[in-house]
Amino acid sequence: MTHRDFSKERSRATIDDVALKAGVSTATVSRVINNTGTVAPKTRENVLAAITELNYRPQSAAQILASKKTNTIGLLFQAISGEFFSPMLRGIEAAAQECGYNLLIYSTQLNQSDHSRLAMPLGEHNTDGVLIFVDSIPDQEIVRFSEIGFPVVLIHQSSPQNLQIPWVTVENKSGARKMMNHLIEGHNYRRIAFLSGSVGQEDSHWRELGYKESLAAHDIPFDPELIATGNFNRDVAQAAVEHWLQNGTQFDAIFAADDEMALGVIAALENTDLKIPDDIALVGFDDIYLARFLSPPLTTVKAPTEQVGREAIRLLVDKINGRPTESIILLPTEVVVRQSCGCPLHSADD
Amino acid sequence: MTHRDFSKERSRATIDDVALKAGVSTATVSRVINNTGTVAPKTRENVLAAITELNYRPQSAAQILASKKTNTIGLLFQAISGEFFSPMLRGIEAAAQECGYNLLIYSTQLNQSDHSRLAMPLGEHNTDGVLIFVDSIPDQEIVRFSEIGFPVVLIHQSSPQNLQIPWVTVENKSGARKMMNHLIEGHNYRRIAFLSGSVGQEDSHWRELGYKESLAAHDIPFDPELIATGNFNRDVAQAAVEHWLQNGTQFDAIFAADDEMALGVIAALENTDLKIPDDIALVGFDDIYLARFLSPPLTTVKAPTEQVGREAIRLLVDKINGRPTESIILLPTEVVVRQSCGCPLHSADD
DNA sequence: TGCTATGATGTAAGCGTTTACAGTAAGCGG
DNA sequence: CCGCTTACTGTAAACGCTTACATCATAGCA
Repeated sequence: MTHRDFSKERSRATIDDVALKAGVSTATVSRVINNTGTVAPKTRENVLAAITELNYRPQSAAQILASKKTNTIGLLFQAISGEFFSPMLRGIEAAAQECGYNLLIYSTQLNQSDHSRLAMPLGEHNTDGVLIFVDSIPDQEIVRFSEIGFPVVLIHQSSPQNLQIPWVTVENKSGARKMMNHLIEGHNYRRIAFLSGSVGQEDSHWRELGYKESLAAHDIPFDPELIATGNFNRDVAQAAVEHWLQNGTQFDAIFAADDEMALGVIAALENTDLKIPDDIALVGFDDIYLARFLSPPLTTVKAPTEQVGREAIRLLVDKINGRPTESIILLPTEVVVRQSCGCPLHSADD
Repeated sequence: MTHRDFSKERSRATIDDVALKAGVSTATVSRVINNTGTVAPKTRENVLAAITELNYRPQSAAQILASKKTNTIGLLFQAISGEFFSPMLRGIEAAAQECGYNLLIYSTQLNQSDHSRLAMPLGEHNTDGVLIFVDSIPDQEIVRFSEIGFPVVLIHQSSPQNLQIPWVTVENKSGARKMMNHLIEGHNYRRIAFLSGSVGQEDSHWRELGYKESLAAHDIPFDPELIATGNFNRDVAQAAVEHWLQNGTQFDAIFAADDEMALGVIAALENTDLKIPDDIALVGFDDIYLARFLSPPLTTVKAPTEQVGREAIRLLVDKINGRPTESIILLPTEVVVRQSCGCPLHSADD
């Protein structure tokens, strides 16, 4: 309500002001700022004093324009899907910072419409490289990045068109298989339903494959009735389970391809007399933060989500600096046994 | 492993290339890019064609340097604390995007050491304004921003030194009081323990005040024994509750000043015979995502966290554009009754 | 017909850095 | 004392845009 004055004051100090005050040339000021070249201790001191006194801070845009390095990494993702995204972002942010990069983030969910070239929010024009989370932009854009030799690392998604773009993800298949082994060998469940993620999604694909492989390894025939698509979505998963229940489909356990869907399973079962794990066992994938707080606590496959973020940054920074990089990083997953699978509270079983 | 070629290829197309190819001047190209000035339809078409053909994209740094607008908003925070931060960031990101701004994020947690001027990662040198989440940078830096007239909006924190910096938070006191009213009037609890957040933290302060006010309004004497500091931290809260239990402190209910601490309470009680809510009622504050999934589902004060983010951006954008802004925005909170307070499953009680 | 708005476009001066290159003084071996 | 290296510093040309200003038709109008 008060009247404000946004008159931008006297424009801010520039490198020239500092040079003038310190009695040196701008080149020297630049040298002390960037620790490049050589500058006499006494001179450096003067420059530093001038900088402090003028409260000078180099203008990023000018630095970028002159040096051709943005020192910024972009992160493209579809949406901040609460539970899964947090640890990932934490890893990315921390690693980027450690490597001396700024982090520009952009969600592609809202802005589907504008596919014009000029609209691409993150790219070679404002970053040194980008991290692309699965399904956030059309393959065509990824291809373009690749064509112009712009550093890119994919997360939870492989390179389209065999483009040699490095990517990082987790051991989906073996994780799923280990979980199935636990269910089958540890609990002797035979009819295990599988709630898959999105069709065409790689994580989903490999997890499903792990499910099937374990089935085969234990001579349990695969029953198509026992698999449904939950779209990595709680509500869809809930509906799928309710559908099974209506149909009278029988099963001992449900393996949700991610924890979010496990939540949907819980919701579906809440309206019935079926108890977890006594009537139906339930397991998930990811080990999101809330998994341990569910009741019963959710047995799930732990994915090192934060680590995925860190590794992705590491790869990207290597690429930016022209170093050779691994073409793929597969982070290990492990089964975290809690009680929703039917294990007793203090079981050390695995 | 393969040998890569990072030879940056031919440097990317510039506005001059586009101008040349379209047979116009760079000024005209700039006009069509920015939709400024007037340009004949036919000319625009040619320019657009040239842009597409050359796969041209304006270089942000050059635009910023020339126009003196970064079109970027900075977000400073201490840490990505899983549960609370997600919805907030979602609101901020979405609103920033809607307003046409990029979002640069920076966590101050890691980088405590370097307080030199040049180190400040986000500021007038690379953004048009910043959002500062509570406790992320020293007051002195906030003061500096204010002194140079740089647009800032504070989140969950009021302006230091009465600096007239706009801020946005939620109705902490009335939320806490409403919750207390529910506990006292709805359940007739009299001995209600309070787990406060960090000392000196404003949210914590107001919530505690709401607690006390409600006590007073109901003629219940305030018992210092019934208040402990949980530091907005799960483990600290757990320890505090365990301490109470050891001491033989008696209470009907525990009001945790945030849901995270409520988790600690649950953990502390898990090792005892005390059941929630039969032996001890439990309520929290924030309504984080997992609150409803706890067992029993957590009764809590819902804070419109995502909305806080949106409003903060709105304010900041207004400031950036020199418009007058509210000096404070207090978003309403409401009690979400679930079962941890002792209410039956389908109670419509409030 | 001559004058003046008006629309369309071009010219060129910045914007604030970095950095290749040049220059200077001091130190040192012969 | 000479020439050569070394340490330090300055000069000035980019970097790729935006934009104030100038220019030039063209059309409307009296």
